[in-house]
Amino acid sequence: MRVPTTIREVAERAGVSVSTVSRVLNNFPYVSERARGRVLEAMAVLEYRPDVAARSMRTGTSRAVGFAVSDISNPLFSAMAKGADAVLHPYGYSLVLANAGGDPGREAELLSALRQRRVDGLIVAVADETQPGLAQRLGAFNACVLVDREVRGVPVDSICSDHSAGMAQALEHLASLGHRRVALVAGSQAQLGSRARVAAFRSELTRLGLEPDPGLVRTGELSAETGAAALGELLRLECPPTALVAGNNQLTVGVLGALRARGLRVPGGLSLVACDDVDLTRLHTPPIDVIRRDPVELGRGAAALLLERLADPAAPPRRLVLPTEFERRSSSTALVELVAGSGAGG
Amino acid sequence: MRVPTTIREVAERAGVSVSTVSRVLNNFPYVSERARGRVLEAMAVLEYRPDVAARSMRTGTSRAVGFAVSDISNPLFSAMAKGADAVLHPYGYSLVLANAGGDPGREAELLSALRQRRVDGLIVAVADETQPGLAQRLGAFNACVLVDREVRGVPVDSICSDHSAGMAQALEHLASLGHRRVALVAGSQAQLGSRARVAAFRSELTRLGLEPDPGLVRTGELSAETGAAALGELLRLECPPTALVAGNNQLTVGVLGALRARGLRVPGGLSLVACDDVDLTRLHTPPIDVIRRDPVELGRGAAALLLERLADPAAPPRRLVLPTEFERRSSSTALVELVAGSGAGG
DNA sequence: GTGAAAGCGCTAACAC
DNA sequence: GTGTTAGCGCTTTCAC
Repeated sequence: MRVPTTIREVAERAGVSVSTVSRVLNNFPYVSERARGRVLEAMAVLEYRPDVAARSMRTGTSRAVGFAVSDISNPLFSAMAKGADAVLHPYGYSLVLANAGGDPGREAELLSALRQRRVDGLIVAVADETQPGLAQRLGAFNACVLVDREVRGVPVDSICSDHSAGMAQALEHLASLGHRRVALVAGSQAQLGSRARVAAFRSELTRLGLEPDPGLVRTGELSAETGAAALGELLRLECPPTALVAGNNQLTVGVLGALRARGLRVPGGLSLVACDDVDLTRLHTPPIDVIRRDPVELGRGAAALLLERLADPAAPPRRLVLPTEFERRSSSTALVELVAGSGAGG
Repeated sequence: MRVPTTIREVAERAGVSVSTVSRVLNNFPYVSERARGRVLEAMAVLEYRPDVAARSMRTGTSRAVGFAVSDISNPLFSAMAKGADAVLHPYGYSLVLANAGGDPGREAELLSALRQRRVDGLIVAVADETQPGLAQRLGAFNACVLVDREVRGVPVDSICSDHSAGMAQALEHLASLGHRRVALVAGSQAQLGSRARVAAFRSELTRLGLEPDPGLVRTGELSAETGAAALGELLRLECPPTALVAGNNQLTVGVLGALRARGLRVPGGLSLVACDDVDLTRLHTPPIDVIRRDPVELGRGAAALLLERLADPAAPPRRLVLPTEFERRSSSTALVELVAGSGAGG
């Protein structure tokens, strides 16, 4: 039990050479049924499992895939990990976690460590797409899939969400309720996901004939603190927004906390749309309107791209785009007409 | 870049033998400062990183730790992963994910795969403590730490929460509000965590002089469905409970969903205490009373135990117990006196 | 203080 | 069809 069985022991027990065992192991043709039978039996009896390290050293392959994100406890990333694992495990691949904590320096170190482990591939949501040397660092992997990120100068596969579709639906909804001053809190502009949301927000407002006010778009780290701070700033504005789109689940947490701290409620004090659906948004009172996507599917797709890349290293880079959609619930409401008030003043 | 540097190349560049390089690499004494300097320089220039597979084959150690749970997307487990990784990474260990999906068969297979990978240790929350052969399977690892689980017949380290402390405070609170019929929904009794909550619930009720009604304790899979179903059954009881303790975050999700579906609210329709604090419980309207613990700390502790075990394989098994505490919020309320109502009937 | 050489478990030529 | 053998990159005796 303690001592793992080796291929040599299997060979001896089966009365064949190690190469024959290896051939059976790797499903090579040209092995007699008789030999194959004896080998399989010996493997079963000895509960033989080939040593991954030895195999890895010989073949240069490890059947391991790096999974590098800023925070595995973020429900988006943990759901992705689950999806990726579900796809990769049947092929014998294991996920090796790399939690960078949003620090590009630490991320670089983690990627280096993953390479040292000779992982066969990498699924990664880089912290900062503009880090110098990043393209080279990613290119050093046999296979690499970016999730909701974009890095120039390196031909890697990627998967992302069509943020514009859901954002368009959300803003149409808010506009139809009479909202003219809509704000957005989003994450770092060094990440495609956040950038796409900001871009979609701006272009869609324009399309709707609503002049986007630069002061109503706040960006920062993807954290509850950023969300809370942004809400505070927005409410202190001379002409505050009547609706807000929170561009990430952590930002939503911060916004909701800050609203509560001010005794404000949704949608009375402010109409709110969150990005990414979680238990919190679904079970909130009232339930919060969301721009949804399937995070598990994002992980599955990333894994699928990775498998294809491993199967055909020479294929041109692919980009998968998964849908987002707006789901109306009860956190946005028709704007109370203020015209009466201003009329009284005139 | 493509081709990883080998120890041989470093040796050649430094003008020494591979053994000297290896000695420098492993911080052996008896290396001249001159040689050490030349080696370190060569390593820096070549960006040398020792090959993990080769090292693993030679030493039998992989600097990898298996992390096996039923669902990495469960916030408890993902927070644990984060904590464990934070402790292990500085020591050069990587976490290898194993997502068993709550299926003992799949779990057994995953553990076998981890062993094949020669992971140095295992952090695991087994799905079913009563699985035959489990003790042997766990014992096959050099180091193994159980989290909120207990397996007889194998001397492994473990870390768990003191569920009784938080439960006692919660029930005292409910009793002080006048609740006499308190229910519990908990998870599988084949897991220490759930079992401890049930046991604490029963003994504490008894201590408070409240006869525990067996019909008010429901157990099942740790899922939202279980929570929802249990709530339905409890409300259909001839004499339904006035308060409920939900023994896990998924169960809480199910309970809240089912309450909403029935048009019931907390604490009006039912007083509620949740186990494990998440965004949902904190930001719910009203905020939900919880029995809290620090899930990141649970992961950190597990990792610390693992490191100690790796450092001293012969040490006696240790058991760490982390605190839980009740935090009162607004989801439980004084029981409306029904005496008046029954009096009217008399 | 340093080098030569064996070998960890496996795969892949290459011979038969 | 099957066996023999040479390493993959590293650590670790054992000489010197």
